[in-house]
Amino acid sequence: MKKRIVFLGTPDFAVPSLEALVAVGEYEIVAVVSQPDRAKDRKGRLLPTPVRACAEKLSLPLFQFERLKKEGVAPLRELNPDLMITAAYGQLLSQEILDIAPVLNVHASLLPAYRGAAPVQWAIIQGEQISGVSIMQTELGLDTGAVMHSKSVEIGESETYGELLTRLSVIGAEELIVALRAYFGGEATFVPQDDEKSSYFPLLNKADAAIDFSLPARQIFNLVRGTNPWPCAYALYQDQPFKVWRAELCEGSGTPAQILRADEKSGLIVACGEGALRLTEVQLPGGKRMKDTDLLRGRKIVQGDLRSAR
RNA sequence: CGCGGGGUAGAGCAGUUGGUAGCUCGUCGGGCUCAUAACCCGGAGGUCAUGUGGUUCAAGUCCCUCCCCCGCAA
Repeated sequence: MKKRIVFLGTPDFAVPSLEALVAVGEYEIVAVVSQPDRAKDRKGRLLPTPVRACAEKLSLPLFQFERLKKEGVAPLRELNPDLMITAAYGQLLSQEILDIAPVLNVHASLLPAYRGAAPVQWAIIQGEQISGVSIMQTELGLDTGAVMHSKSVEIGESETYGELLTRLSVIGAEELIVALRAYFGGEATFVPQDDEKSSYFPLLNKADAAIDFSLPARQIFNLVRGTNPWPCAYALYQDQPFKVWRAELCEGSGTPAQILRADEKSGLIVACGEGALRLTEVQLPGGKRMKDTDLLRGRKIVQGDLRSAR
């Protein structure tokens, strides 16, 4: 008899886990729960959540509760699952939900570090060199449950949030399967988190991505990586948002935001509080992302054009 | 019908109050040089996104149509 599993997830990060659960063929996915569609395209039309799209592709029963705590209790209980799995679902569970069946969570950090909704972004912004995924117990507290399995992953020198997240989503799926076999095999051991060593980071917002050139180049470099592809670090160019998709550390010094070089050979190099940064891939409002050297072919950038966004 | 910017040579941009297009880079040829992402000379390359559209003596430049891209907001 296959174990009955309810899967709760919403964004791209959760998709590989759902696909893996189906692919191994050892479990019966009795329901997929996703947040209601909220993302809109430029014309305001709703777009399906990635998990919803995946569930439909795999012909799995789908629920999109506005409030899981209220509407979800009865339907899920009725399914009589053996286990529920959350992966970046986006809503907190209530005790009523937790009582339906044991719940495991896939989290993109090495808990207890980086609890919260944006662990990957913040790990990069903070300059971490190691990240990972944790398979743990979902409980009322946010990412506080006992950990049963984890895997550490090295963060690449210039790896971006998007790139790392994609990697971790796949690794998370692999580790989830490993963890489930142990769990159903009765070999799982849950280790409580050491709250003393825990750290929590909130959801990233637009303001967090504002570049402050008075900070060390290294920090700005990490900010650029950690906010790519969203919300994308930005400075101001002639008082308009100036997105910086990619940058690299380089030699040089000067007063913050001073333009050290701006030619087609060297690229666009800006002085930071400490060291300098070359803004290798940028974007102006209304324009596409382009290399700094391409930008400089059509536009001149003089002292004062570029400023911190905060 | 959420607000707004843009679609002009391979790339990035200009094109003033409308008069059939320029700049930088790249590219091709030649020259100079021990040499060069250097420099000099010359050339190619655009039906100015779409419309057998409207206004006009005349439209890249004004109006309308339509497709696409992007910023903001969500």
